Amino acid sequence: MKLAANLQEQVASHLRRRILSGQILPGTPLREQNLAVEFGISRGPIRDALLHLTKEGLLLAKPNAGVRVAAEPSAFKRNVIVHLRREIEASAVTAWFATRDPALLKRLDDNLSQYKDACGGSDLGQVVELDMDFHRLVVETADQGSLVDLWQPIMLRMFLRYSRHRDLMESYNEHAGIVRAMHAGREWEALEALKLHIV
Amino acid sequence: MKLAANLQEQVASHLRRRILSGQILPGTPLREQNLAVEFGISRGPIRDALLHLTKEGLLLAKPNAGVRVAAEPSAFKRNVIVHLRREIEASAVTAWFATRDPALLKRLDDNLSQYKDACGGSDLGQVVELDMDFHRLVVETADQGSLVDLWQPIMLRMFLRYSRHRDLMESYNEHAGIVRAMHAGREWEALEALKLHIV
DNA sequence: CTATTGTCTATTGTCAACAATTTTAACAAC
DNA sequence: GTTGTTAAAATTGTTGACAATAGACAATAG
Repeated sequence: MKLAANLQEQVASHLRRRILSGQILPGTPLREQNLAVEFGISRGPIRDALLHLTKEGLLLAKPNAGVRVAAEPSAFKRNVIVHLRREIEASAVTAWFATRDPALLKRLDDNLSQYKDACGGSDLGQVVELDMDFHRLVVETADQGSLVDLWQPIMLRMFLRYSRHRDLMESYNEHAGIVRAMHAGREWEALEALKLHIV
Repeated sequence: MKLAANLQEQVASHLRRRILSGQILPGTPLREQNLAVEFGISRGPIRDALLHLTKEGLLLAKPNAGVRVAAEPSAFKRNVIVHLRREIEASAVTAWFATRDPALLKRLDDNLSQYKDACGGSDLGQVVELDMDFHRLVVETADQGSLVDLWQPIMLRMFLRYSRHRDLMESYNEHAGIVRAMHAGREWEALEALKLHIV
């Protein structure tokens, strides 16, 4: 895990992980004062972090009434999200095949081995993080990473229901399949595997 | 224009409009203290507003070094954005055709007449706002408006280069064409007009 | 002359107190 | 019982002061 310089980022990262791993369930209200004493800091950075997470779609804010963890997206919304993620990540993969920079392959291989271990372990937060890292690595490669800020809130909304409906080893195998196709230079196969992986 | 209850929203709306209408150019730094005296309030709400706009993609933040107006998206990124907007708005239009709720048509007609006037006038901020409102109305209709928060940052990034390359009356005619197809109940035509309008 | 180090200033980051608002609960009226 | 009213409590919104940091520039060593 990376150390953020400012408290705001530290708080945001911490809460993000707890939400995505299902430790804080949708609908749960988050109170600024509670979090302030929990983290041992003042309400200022807490507010910033909550605003951050709200804009990322993980929290829902009501003026003068605080925030709560956002509900999972509806089936309709989730369907749109799936298409958006496919569009973004497919664009990134296509862009990579134009250069085939091996640096990405190395990073993906590293991620894969860590991911495999994590899927066997019990730390769901770790699994979620590595899963997101995998996709982020791909997206970061294209166009100097300009797609990341577009991609992140979409990804996060989808991961709100990560815990459920998920066979971890199956997910690992799909990641591995994508990387294998990239190693072999088979663009169509990589894109198809990616598309099938994002559901 | 709508009155927001809290200062944070007022500041965000005001800055958003000025950025989108080209009154503040990409790369311009925004200083918290300057804005605080300009708006006659303290730095707190200013910070919140800047964080808001940063997450919306209009500003770029560097830790301990403040924010500046984001650059226009690269050609690559813009191309992705176009596809994302098409995906979202087309989903909304398709959903509308399942119900054909006339309330939306009324609101679009209202918007159209205002938009026509604005395109003739000289207030570019007004034009931008009505253009965004048109598309927001469409998106809001689907799935209880759940797509709006997904759609907004994508839309805003695209509108960063609104001022340029834009024939206003042409844009109005395209809006009108979409609405006309919806009135007539011709789904395919509406979707096609929408797709051609988003470039 | 170049690179490094130190200092200064502008700016963001953090804090604790106060004001405004919303929620709650208790209670009265129907 | 249900509904409406009101006061209290909990919570967010706002503020001004202070601390930490980055960027610019000058001083110094090699």
